[in-house]
Amino acid sequence: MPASRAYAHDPGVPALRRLLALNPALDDDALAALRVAIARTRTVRPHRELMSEGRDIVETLLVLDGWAARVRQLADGRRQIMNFILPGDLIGLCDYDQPVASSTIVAITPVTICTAPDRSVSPSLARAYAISRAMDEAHLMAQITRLGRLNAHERIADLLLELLERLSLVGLATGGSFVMPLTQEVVADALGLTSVHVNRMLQQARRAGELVWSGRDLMLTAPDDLRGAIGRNPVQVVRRAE
Amino acid sequence: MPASRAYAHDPGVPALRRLLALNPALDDDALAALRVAIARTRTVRPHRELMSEGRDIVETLLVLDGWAARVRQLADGRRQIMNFILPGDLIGLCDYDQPVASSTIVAITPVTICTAPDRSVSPSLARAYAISRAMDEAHLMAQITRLGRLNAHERIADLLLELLERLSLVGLATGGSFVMPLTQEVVADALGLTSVHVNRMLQQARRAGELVWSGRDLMLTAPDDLRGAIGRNPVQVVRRAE
DNA sequence: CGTCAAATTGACAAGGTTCAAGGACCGTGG
DNA sequence: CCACGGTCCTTGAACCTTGTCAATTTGACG
Repeated sequence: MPASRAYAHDPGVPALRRLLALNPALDDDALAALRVAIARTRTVRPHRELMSEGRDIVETLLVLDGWAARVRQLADGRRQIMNFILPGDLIGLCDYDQPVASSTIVAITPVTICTAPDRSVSPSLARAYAISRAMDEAHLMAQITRLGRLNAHERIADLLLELLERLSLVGLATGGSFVMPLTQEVVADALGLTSVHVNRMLQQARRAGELVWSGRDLMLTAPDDLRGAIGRNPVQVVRRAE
Repeated sequence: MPASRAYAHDPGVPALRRLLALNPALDDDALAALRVAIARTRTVRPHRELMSEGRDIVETLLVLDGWAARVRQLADGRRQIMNFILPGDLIGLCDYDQPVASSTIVAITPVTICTAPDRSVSPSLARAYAISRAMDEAHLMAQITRLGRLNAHERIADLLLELLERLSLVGLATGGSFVMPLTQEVVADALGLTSVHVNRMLQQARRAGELVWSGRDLMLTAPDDLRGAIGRNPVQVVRRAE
């Protein structure tokens, strides 16, 4: 079983976990619609586009498995990754007719998707979608802060912590470890750095004992310490019950 | 009349222009609700917060006049501006209960606001709001690309072009000129640079004849040329009629 | 005319990039 | 089982963009 498709035998588990985490009050209508949706999957191969800048958005997609990236390519070949898209994430969510995609989304690993149930299926589902969207927005802002005000070491640590937090939410991380399908070059494209510099900083982090990354397995040795060291606080968009 | 409050005598004109631009089909219900809303304004003084990170969002605001910024402050004092908020922009738009603000918004100039009419007033208004939200998101992504892959000169040019485009939409720019209430330090905080470097790059741009910026009046000499030179294409989220 | 914030300047340091080359890893085919 | 090819990772040295520090000038305004 390829490491990047940990749930190929039971697709949709991470996606369901995420939507339930966003709205624990998902009702039966929502769950039933999700089950039906998840029964019809497609798989997109690496480097293929899930959505293309300037093209109409025809449906909302729910990612069941695999990683993708929201990318913008400049005329001279420079490339910027806005954010990563993980299992449970929604693609192309919006509330008006004839939307046009303002960015391109490419698969990094093989990505399994399905058509997301319409929000009208249930108010509880609509709420989960709305919260998902707010979190996406918060992650975009986190990315802006990373690029604007953190140095290379902090950028890397902050991104890895975000990935850990998001994967933990869907049950794809255990402790500080998760499957990391990104190359250093992809990380560089996300962090506004060169792959050479990402490499140097990663080795420094390894020597400092902050992380172990061999093959596709990445472990943050002490996520909480690291979080404290770089002053990160996780994204939050709903009032948590006391 | 202070330059930053060009429409103090007729508040709401830029805001109405923007919403009408986003959805030309705004119906009478929407327009009537907007007129009522715009009749009850408040003004927030510079440096005051319009919304605070971690606090509940109690209502959606519509900006009638003045500039604000969405800001994130780091523990050690570093500051990153996510985006600028201009007349016609909506603050705190979201589709679920008990939202928590994921960023702080501070007034840069005196900012005149009103409570935005509820989306339920009219489907056409809801559509305008949805498009507004999609544009905000696209602007966040533009900011990510700026910070991640553009150099200092390109960042400045790209930001100024975005401001010009947005102000043109609401009728607050004539040709390539608009009132620019930002200090170089604020520009630096938005672009992930230092004010010293922004200053140097601005002078270089002036010497190159790209812009004239004296006092609060800024003019881009040849916006189209500049747009071509840095390879910028404006934000677009709806299919434009052919 | 004095005051304060903002803009400007210079010298120097640092963080990150570029270029170029070598080495490790992995799946494929003979 | 090994050789091959490609992708990714690693390393060094020179270079360049941007940051830092500190001082000076400008401009708005009471």
